[in-house]
Amino acid sequence: MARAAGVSVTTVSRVLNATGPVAEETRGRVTAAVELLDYVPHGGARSLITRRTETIGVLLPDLYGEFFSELIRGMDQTARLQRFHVLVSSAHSGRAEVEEVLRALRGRVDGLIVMSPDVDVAPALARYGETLPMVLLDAEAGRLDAITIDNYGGACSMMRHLVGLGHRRIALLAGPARNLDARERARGWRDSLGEAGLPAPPELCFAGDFAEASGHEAGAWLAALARRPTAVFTANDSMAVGLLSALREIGLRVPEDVALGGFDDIPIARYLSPPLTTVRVPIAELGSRAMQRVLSLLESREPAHRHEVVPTQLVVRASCGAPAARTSTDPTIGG
Amino acid sequence: MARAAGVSVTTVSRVLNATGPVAEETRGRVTAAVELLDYVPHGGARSLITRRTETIGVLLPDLYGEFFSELIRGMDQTARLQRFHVLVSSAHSGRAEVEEVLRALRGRVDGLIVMSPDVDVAPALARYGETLPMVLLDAEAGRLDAITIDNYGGACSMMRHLVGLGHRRIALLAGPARNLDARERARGWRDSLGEAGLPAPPELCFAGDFAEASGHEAGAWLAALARRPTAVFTANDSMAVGLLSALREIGLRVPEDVALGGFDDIPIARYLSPPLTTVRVPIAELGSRAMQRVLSLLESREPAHRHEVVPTQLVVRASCGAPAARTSTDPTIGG
DNA sequence: CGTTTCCATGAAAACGGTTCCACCTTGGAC
DNA sequence: GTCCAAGGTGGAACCGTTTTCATGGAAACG
Repeated sequence: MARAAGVSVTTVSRVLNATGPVAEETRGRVTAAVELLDYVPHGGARSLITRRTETIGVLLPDLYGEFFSELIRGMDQTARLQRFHVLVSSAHSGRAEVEEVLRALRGRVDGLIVMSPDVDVAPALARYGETLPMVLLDAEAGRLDAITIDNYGGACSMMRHLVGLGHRRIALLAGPARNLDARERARGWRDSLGEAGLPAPPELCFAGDFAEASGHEAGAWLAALARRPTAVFTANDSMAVGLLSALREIGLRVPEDVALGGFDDIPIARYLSPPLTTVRVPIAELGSRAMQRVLSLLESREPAHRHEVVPTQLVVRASCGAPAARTSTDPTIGG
Repeated sequence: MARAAGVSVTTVSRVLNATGPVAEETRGRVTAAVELLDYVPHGGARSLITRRTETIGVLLPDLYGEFFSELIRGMDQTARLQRFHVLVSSAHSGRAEVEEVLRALRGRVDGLIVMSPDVDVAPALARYGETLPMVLLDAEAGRLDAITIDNYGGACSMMRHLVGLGHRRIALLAGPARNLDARERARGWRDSLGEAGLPAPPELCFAGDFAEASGHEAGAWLAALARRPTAVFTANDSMAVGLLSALREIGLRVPEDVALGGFDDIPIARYLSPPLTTVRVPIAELGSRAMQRVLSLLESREPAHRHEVVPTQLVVRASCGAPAARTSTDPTIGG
């Protein structure tokens, strides 16, 4: 740029990066020229020599709902603190597509956060982890670094809550079969029933897909059951929303006729009628931790392949008929 | 890389970019080497000479809710078709922060999409538009390119609907005062009342902030009004969710005691009880169009400073007491 | 006053691609 | 048998930074 600022490029670099000594007067001239010419250094040229792009790539499954906003927000916030940027890429159905995007991303990011709950994809990721710092989100990690929601634990605590309230026949509105989160939550349902000495027959399980519509469909299924369950554990809140609306149409009351427990604690959960008892997942924190993780991987190059589990928390509201909520907004969580 | 592939860098470049002629046999050798070495070209080096990063920066306000997932999804999808990447950056409260991020982004993106509904920020953007292709989203554009939701039109159609149903006293649950979307929707409310020969007194307007909680607060406000309105136009669906829950607690029925109209048509709107009459905003399309726009700006360098308006659509459900919905999922929209 | 140290600065190499240009080969036209 | 065109390939310049090394001058030290 401003070699027209009367100095060498070396000096400009020194001023801009605050490396090496520069005379006060020189610095003044440079910053003035920068301001005047509205100069911004060329990121590509810089990363060419530095071998860093200061960018983290984020691969997400088809993004919808409040979940991903939250997640990206958490990531972006912590990335920014270290002056890193976030390159997002979404909608990866199959393994082939994931690999394609991964290729395109390499060479322009310093690290990768990959969320790919589809159990088929996970194995394909292993080889990329060797060449590029990478953190998996909610995926079977193998030898890679990973951060996972405590799906199993959360499901168990919800089930304990339901069983504790006297429910003996608890249905599961499950998520996609190939989704790891869904599987773990289902496992929690099954194991908890077993522990309580209760059966977990397949006819008490409805295969949803995490979207509201499938929750709505589950309403008809529930109504048609020979022996109706007294409670339903819904593998995520979105489906609970759909189910709730279906139950109302059918004329079943919640929680009097059927108790309902969700998962995720999306913001609207507390505003449903009745307010939804659910399992809170600290989504933004999940994103933030993943980002921290990949950034620290960048520094240390330690291939720690550590699995971190983010805890969940049961949030009791009215939809299960537990001792009533004190306030409408949020009974159990103080802050 | 594979100068060890037995060819020159020139040839490798030609193979990878499909420029210039290459013998079939040579191409084979190169691709084999690429595969073997798992080679990916260095994006920085490429962009250094090409003057293109194949990346579009996206600046968003603090992101939460389903809206931004949808928006980013639309952007990412169309960007991918042209092999472009998306660099997101969120949470820009003030003008200073926006400028800071803008600086950091320049030099590493080919174009910019900026969503900044805060009316204070818009003027500061003008100077950046000259140096970098830029499209504004829901902002006062001045001489810049912009794509806007038809907030005013949507609000008017909702108001016409309410007036047509016989409502004469229609309150507004407004959004943030400095938010352009909120302003336009409020303007639609005011003008529509005027057209119908009805008053729009300030006491019929509650200042919310687009979040669920403020909708909930509005419930108490509504109940305390001396002469209660027969309908409420809520400036977005999230606040409608909060208000709906508050009304239920208070014991007011929707739509019998109060009719409710929202804005956005977020996915859960149809699953509320009653299903929410609202104004549909094609969010993903908004993102997609913005991306198309900035990409075409890249090609043509025509500073078209054109303002594009994305139309909205009234979706009639049960919350206003209009002639009943036929199905629970979506009465008026076919697809 | 000579020597050493340190500060301030610039010259030049390096980073890894793309692209212009030149070169060589081959096949067809005359 | 020449000449020319076109296909296939490599050499080298260039893009804009960072970084190492060298240099000149001033200050500190003996």
